Amino acid sequence: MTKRAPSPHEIDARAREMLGDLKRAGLKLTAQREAIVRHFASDATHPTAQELYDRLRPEFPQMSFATVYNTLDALAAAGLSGTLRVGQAARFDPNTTPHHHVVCEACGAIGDVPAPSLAPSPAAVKRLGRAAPGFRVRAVERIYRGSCAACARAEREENVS
Amino acid sequence: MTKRAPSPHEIDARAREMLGDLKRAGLKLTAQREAIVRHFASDATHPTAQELYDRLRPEFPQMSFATVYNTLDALAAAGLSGTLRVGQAARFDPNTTPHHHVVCEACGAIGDVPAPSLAPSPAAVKRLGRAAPGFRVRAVERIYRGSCAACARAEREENVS
DNA sequence: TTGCACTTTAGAAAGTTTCTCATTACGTTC
DNA sequence: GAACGTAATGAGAAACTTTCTAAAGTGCAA
Repeated sequence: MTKRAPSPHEIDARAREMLGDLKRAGLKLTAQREAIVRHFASDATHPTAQELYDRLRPEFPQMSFATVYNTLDALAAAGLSGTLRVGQAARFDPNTTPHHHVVCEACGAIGDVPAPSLAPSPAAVKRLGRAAPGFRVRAVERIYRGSCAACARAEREENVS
Repeated sequence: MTKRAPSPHEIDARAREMLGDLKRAGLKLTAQREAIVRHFASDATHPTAQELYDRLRPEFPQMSFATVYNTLDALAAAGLSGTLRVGQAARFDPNTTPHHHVVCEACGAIGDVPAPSLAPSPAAVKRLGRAAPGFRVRAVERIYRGSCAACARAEREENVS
């Protein structure tokens, strides 16, 4: 949830890893892709395509919107990026470790919640067996909805007055 | 998951309930709202606004798209409808009992999975305390991703050949 | 029955995502 | 190191989803 700015070294490490994986997947390394990955790789804010595009504009004023989508699609196809839908626009997530999300319904902030695994629990499998017979579960995605620390504090103060 | 057609009696019962609640919430009963509720109240397919609009067109050829959104917003404000985001378009859900969803990643079908409660488990609260300190959880939403019975069968047969 | 406030309609507009196609350029091959 | 084939980019159009506006219509309380 906290938007701690990763050190340049961290950015480079994850970005380099992603670029290597992209190349290994048979994709070409272009300047645009490198820039997108550099901005996206360690971004924990779950940016939209628009937000990434805006951030890249100063560096690549002539870049097309389609290139942002193309690259994010390529990253997703290579398993290097996930998609999160909690509003009109899709949000992209470079975190490929198992995790869930917290969503603040007041300010819209999104955070990661590490999880040991996305596999369904035995209890969930049992319920699924009844509710959707024959369904084969691959992963369970959880969204914790509520109020982030700052908004929860604001709500408490509002209730006091 | 199965799209069992509810009997006319079931449709009327839930629709009547919804319309009564709408009126109780201080909203006016119009012919359009009645038609939308009649089509939506017992629909377990999680339709998009477009799908509802298409279904209503034969009956109300002059109805506006905005009316569908207005009515669904009104239902949501009255707590009679929920929203589900698993693709570009929002999907609407008349089921107001605690439940999660299964989503078939092959065909896109969506189903309900009844749950005793949407409150977070103690284990989840503990993890959240570490990952997002101060976050106040209101509800946990789960999406079970995988393959529905029909698509899972098709995948098995494909693997055999 | 009247009148007010809420609804509806039609279309424009805003926002998101995909597509087309001509041009560019990565990366392999020679 | 040059040439080539293929993949990627750019620009804009287009498709799709959702919201907004203004004028006309209508439910319902008084």
